[in-house]
Amino acid sequence: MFELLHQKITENIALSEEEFAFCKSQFQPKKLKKKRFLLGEDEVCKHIAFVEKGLLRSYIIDEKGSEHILQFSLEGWWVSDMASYLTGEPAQYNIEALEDCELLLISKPSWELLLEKIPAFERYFRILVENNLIVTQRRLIASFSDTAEEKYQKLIQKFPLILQRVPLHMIASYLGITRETLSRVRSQLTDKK
Amino acid sequence: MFELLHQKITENIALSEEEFAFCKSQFQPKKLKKKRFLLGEDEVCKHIAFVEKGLLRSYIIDEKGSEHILQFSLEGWWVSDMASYLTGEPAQYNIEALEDCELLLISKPSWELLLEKIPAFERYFRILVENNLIVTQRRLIASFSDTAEEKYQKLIQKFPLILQRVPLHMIASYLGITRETLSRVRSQLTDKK
DNA sequence: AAATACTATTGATCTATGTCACATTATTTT
DNA sequence: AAAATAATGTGACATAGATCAATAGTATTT
Repeated sequence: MFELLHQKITENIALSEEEFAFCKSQFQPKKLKKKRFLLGEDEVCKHIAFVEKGLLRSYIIDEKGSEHILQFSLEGWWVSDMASYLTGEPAQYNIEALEDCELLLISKPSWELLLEKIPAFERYFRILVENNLIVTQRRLIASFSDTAEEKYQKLIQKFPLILQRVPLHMIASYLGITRETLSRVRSQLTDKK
Repeated sequence: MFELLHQKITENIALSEEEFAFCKSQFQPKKLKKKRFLLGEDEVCKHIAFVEKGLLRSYIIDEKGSEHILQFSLEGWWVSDMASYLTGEPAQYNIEALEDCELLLISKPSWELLLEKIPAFERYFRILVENNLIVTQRRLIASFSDTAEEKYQKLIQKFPLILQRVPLHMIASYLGITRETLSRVRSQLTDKK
């Protein structure tokens, strides 16, 4: 059950067998049913989770009461509220399973231990965060310069499968547009063909 | 001339005197005149820069030809095109001095050496990137849910000094609105008072 | 000192997207 | 299987902010 984790880690850093064995020992598996929450806002985020199976969304509810999806997390990705995890402050994000999930959780103490014993993990996480930063910066620019249609087209080009797994109104929320606008964009696109 | 660098690093990680001496030896000072570029798009980003003095902007020109400012970098901040620096691909960002700047550059080989000799730098950079990620995520959410006025108000609340140092049309670009809209927002605000 | 290039404001108009309301169809839950 | 709930689509209308255009003040450069 740790194959995917192993694969993802060794894409970025080299690990001996013993090291990975130790690494494994620091994680606790957790199943999370659809619609259940890994984290609710105002809780403190105590774990980072690796997604073995399933799909989750991280979202925020703004002052006006609207929901904004920050991220979908698929198999092989990590999910947590970094800010809360690091600072110990209450989380800003809600993290909800959109499908039945199998996760591997690592607590903060385990994480610290892991970093101490296998310093290469520092590097691995730096790379993860860097990649996330680059993606988020691109989304920010896109939010300024792309039309609703462009945002949608780019998304389905990159993650065509997401359409089969996530309801449209959540895709709209992820793109920063309303579900009505997305619905119109989609019907225009099918007309064009 | 390395006081600010020392201060910023030791806010996050502990360094012995020898370690910092080594660290210093890996940086090369560079002065950059106003309006000169630290990096032009399509160049490969060969250095990370620490801003000792001055102010720079990182911006992108999108397919439609409009400019979007991703970041202002002030004294005590780091600036580079991470994606290009890490992958060796051509940069997406232009980085331009908005004031005469004094920078400390570190090349990739020096950087690798530094990480190797002082592993705590791995941690330091992870923290920097994490903070940047958190800020960028907040801006993304704000771009979805804040009005032009709210975006402006939040900015001047956080960085009141920026108004004295950056022309308004660049602030507009940073906020993802047009200069005309910013101008109207500002005149409404002064009317209110 | 004149010329050129930035910078900011303000008005008129346009448009993409949001909002509200209702209808329809899937999907869960009991 | 029925009832309840969630998801999607579509029309009518409203609006924040963009675009276009003109003006004027301020710095730089020559």
